Amino acid sequence: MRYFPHKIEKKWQKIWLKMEIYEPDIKKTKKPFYNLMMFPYPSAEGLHVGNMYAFTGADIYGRFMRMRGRDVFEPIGLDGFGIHSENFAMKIGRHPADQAKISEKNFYRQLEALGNGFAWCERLETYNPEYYKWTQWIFVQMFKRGLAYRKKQAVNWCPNCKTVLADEQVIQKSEIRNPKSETNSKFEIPAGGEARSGRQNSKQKITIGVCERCDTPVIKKELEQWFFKITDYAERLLGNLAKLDWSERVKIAQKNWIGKSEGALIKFPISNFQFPIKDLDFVFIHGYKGDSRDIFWPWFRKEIERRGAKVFAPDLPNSDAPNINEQVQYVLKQHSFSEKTVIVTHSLGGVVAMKLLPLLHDKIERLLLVAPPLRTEFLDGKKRPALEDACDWKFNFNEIKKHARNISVLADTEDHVVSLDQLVEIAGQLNARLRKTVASAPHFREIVEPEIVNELFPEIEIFTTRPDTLFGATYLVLSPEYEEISNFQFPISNRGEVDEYIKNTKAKTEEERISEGREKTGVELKGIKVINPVNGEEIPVWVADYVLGGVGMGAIMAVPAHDERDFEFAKKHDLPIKTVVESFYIQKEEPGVYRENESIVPRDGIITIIKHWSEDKYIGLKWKKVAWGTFLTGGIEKGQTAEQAGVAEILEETGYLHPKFIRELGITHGLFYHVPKKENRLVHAHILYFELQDGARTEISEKEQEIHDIKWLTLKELKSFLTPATHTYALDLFREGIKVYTGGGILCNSGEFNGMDSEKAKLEITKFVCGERKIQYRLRDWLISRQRYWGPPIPMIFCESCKKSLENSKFSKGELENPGWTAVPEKDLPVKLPYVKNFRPTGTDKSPLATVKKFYKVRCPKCKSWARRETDVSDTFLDSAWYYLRYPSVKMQNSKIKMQNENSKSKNIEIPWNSEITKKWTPVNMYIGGAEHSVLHLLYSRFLAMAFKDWGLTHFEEPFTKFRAHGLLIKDGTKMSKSRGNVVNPDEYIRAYGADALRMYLMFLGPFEQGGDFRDDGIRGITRFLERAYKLISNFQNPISKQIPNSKSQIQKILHQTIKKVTEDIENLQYNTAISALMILLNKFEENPSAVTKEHVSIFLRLLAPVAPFITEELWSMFPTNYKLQATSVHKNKWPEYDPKLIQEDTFELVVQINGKVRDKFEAPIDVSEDNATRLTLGRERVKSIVGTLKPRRIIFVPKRLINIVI
RNA sequence: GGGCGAGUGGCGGAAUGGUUUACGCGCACGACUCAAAAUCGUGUGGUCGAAAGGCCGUGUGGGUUCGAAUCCCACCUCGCCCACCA
Repeated sequence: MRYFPHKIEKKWQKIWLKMEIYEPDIKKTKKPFYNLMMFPYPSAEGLHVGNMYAFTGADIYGRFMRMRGRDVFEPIGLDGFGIHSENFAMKIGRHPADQAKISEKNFYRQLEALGNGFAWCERLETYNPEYYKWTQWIFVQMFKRGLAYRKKQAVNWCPNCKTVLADEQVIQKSEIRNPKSETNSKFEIPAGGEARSGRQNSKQKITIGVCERCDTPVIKKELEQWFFKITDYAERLLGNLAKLDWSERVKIAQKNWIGKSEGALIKFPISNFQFPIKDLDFVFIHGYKGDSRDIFWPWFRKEIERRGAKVFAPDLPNSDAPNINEQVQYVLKQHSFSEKTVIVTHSLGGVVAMKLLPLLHDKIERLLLVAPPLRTEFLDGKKRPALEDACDWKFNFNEIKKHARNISVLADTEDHVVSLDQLVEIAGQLNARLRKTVASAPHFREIVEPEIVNELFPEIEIFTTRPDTLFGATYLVLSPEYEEISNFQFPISNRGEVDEYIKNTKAKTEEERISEGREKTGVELKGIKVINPVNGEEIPVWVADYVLGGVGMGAIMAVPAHDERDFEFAKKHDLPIKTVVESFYIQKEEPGVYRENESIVPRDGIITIIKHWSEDKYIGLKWKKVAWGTFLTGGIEKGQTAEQAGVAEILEETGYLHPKFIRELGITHGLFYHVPKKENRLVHAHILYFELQDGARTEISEKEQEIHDIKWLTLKELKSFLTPATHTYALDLFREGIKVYTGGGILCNSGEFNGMDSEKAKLEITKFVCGERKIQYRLRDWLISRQRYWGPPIPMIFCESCKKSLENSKFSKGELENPGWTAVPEKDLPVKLPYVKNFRPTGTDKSPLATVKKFYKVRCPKCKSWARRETDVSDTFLDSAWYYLRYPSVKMQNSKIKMQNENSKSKNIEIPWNSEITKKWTPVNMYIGGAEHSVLHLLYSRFLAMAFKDWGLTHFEEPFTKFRAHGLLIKDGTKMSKSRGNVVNPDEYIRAYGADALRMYLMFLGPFEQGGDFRDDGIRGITRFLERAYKLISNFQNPISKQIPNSKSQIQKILHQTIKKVTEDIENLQYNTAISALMILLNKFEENPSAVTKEHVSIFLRLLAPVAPFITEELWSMFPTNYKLQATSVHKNKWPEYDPKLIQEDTFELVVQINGKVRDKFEAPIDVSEDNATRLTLGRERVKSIVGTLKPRRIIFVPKRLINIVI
């Protein structure tokens, strides 16, 4: 009989579907196994062979588990929403909704043809309103619990796709360009650097960010959008990783993406006055019914005096029934005002100050008005007649302005006396900076009001992972996005230049910004300085785009000596570089490993690099009593300089007479065990460089000669010659001229912290400057909004009138944090995506839905006034972040559970799945998918799973117990992808060879987790295999009675070895070697077909069944019925087990090695003893002829493998 | 620049301290055929040799070991992911 794959495959597809053999009993199962694969997005012409590769690999595992007795659930669906699908629809000029229906049919047809054991009854499509209703429901829950919020952010904008892209949808592309100029600074050409000259390429490799779909360079645009607070879960997402049985590379990728770093927040006070604080003269003016010992005044006085300045704080006359003029005169009489005066007022004191200033001769330094009134109207409605008569309440703002260099107004947004309007008006009139804040007590009546000090002495807070280098911070850098730059009324003297710089960087496209080759541009904020809190030094502040707004505090302390970026910047802008950490190595490799239990002897010393007088060679010392290779070393005696010590050591240990000192390269510390001297040494070593003038030399003492030999070595030779880490460091310093030491070590130039280990100093210095230890994550919040059409509308409504009446306390957390926004009530879901003819991106900041009035004009669900619906749709990743939860419940009734709602009342609400079923089937047992989703899809799914658990919706917080990433399919040397146009459609291959052949071929290409190289040849080999198997088995006539298998026959042994191999390989997803084992077995069958029994065939078919489901099912069905089978379908049968006894061999081929080379082999009993093996081996002619009369020096015998004779 | 991974015949790959190249493709020769395809059989790392057999051989250089594709160090090349993360 001939093998016709199509007939067979069509036939079984139908039968399987009818018999529902891949539909587990969802409700009753006792041994559930959820075998999930990433569902495809039906974007292009159809499924491609890359999808099939993934599905086949996952299906084999599922089929294997089914045969091992599990009820396997292997669902499939379509991730049909999203930009991929929309773009494809656009390309072919069809509406996405119409295209979806066409794609759906095509995809399901193709998926059926693959031969996967899909549970067809539980399909789902993300664009189906029944599904996205629940995607929207999840959004609503996120919002109510404060996990969804709106924020304005500069986002990636693709000018071609006309939409916002998430960071991860922007691909960095390399390009080779000619640099505009010689930008590479050439400081510190290392003395030995000639060897590496010519390394600077004339061309420079740069990268630009492009859209992942259309390759257009991405630009930045500011939009207000929805975000999910995934950062709240950063620690859990990171911590749980250790528990997961996932591909290691995926775990590492997630770890890096979350990017935890530990450091400190440190405040740098700004000294923004013309005069040092101690020269200033402060005047406090209290308010109505107050005095200088009232409320915050005493505390405030201490704060000022602590900073060294003088304070004048009069108690104003008649505070209870004030006459402002009288008070002004009183103050004027008591105090003389100058350009160094700073006036701080509270409440009515502000009126006194405003009346007082026009009377002065001089201009004062600063006026700070804390909550000053402008009129006698008060928020609490109380009448204060005494105040109405206190003065005329008319102010000459121009005169006030003229008499103060700097004016600011401090407002409490929760003030219940003075209204904000008045403060706004004052600030406006005075052209003053208005700072709104929340006071400790309303109207700043608490005894401690830190905002006042903050306003007077503003600080810049930075995040650093290296607080140990604080002494080396020689300037601060703010990101261009740093808000305070524009808000501050700092006396920035070059404000125009600064604003210009900020404007330019913000306007720059990503392309422009990077094409400048990472050159460190920036502008100093002239006129202000900050104080380094660790040593009181004033350092400058810069704004530069190498500091990113979204990272940390958007501000850094720059330590050019120990950070490469800061170093580049400092060099370019001529800023000081101060070394504060010296390298430190603890010897960890023998010889000379530091011995913890022995005492440590500190020593000052030198490491001396000595160059030959004519050749490019250097002195290395080969030690005689210990396996050391070093440079010349020695101690520094009292009164000696390092240089002198060097000269002396050179003479003493080498005898060379004319060394010339070139320079000192640096300092390093080493802790090691000095083997000859038998003690731990802690050396503080100067690294010196000498060149010999000539070869003139005297004899050296015998004692010295006994210690070591002198060797002349090239730099390359030195690299492998030197043993101690400190000396290797010295060599690197010499060769590379390490400019910036970024490692840890021992502190120097750091005052009282000198000599401290940098790890310890991180804590100590943070404590010393009252910094806050802080953990920082690289992970950003999840940007949900897409200004597109083809996605689930975000179920939110914005209402102006609700925004105004926020405080009425009936609002959820999300509503309070996002004024005016409210969620569409659950009962109104889904918000259906309307059929919009013109679905193309508008090219504005808005989704096409924003043009559909019928869609966006709605009544507010809270107050019923007219409101506006959100018109953006959500990210596709949200659709796919929870689909695994929906599959098992597709045909089930959703559960209603008690959930706390926004008012923390419990009520029964419907959730998107059936709880009982979910408990049974989730988390997913095995998940297989592409490594390209290592980070985003998997991280988002984990995030939602954690949130669901927290809300009491599910019982697990990790959705995928086991995850394996498959490799990539390569075609023509590059990965198979639509954009490269090298995709292969499986249809034509299935037509030509059958699905079984294609499945098997794909799996045979290489290890499943590593991917494979797809080429047309090669599939022939698989076809041959299937045809041979078909021929052999379909012609199989062996009557069962006659064949009582010889239990120890050769074929029996190979059969059981194959069972073992295939079982283990499938467990490990190593399908390629499983297939090869089956090929070997078939070859054996063919060698002696008459020895093949039904049992053999039955096992062979079951082993092959997961890989080639159709042909095995067909052959199984052809089997003579008198042979009892457990079930009608091979796929429902039991997986064979091997008999360990049958695998055992009686003999083995003993390999004979002589000196490690194979010289002979012979058959020996499996349990041959070493003595016997030796005797047998030495008795062999071949061995005798080589060994001759020599006595073997050593014999190594490895049981069951080999014997090695060493002569 | 950082992280991860890989480098073995003409090709895909196998072997994770013990016979390098399993299995498959390709190629060569042979059988069948008038012939071809298909199929079946034999052979197939390089080199020297008539042969027996020798030597070389897992990116390069070093090391550990009786023995290294495999472990360690340095370097080179390629792939994937990330990238001014303070």
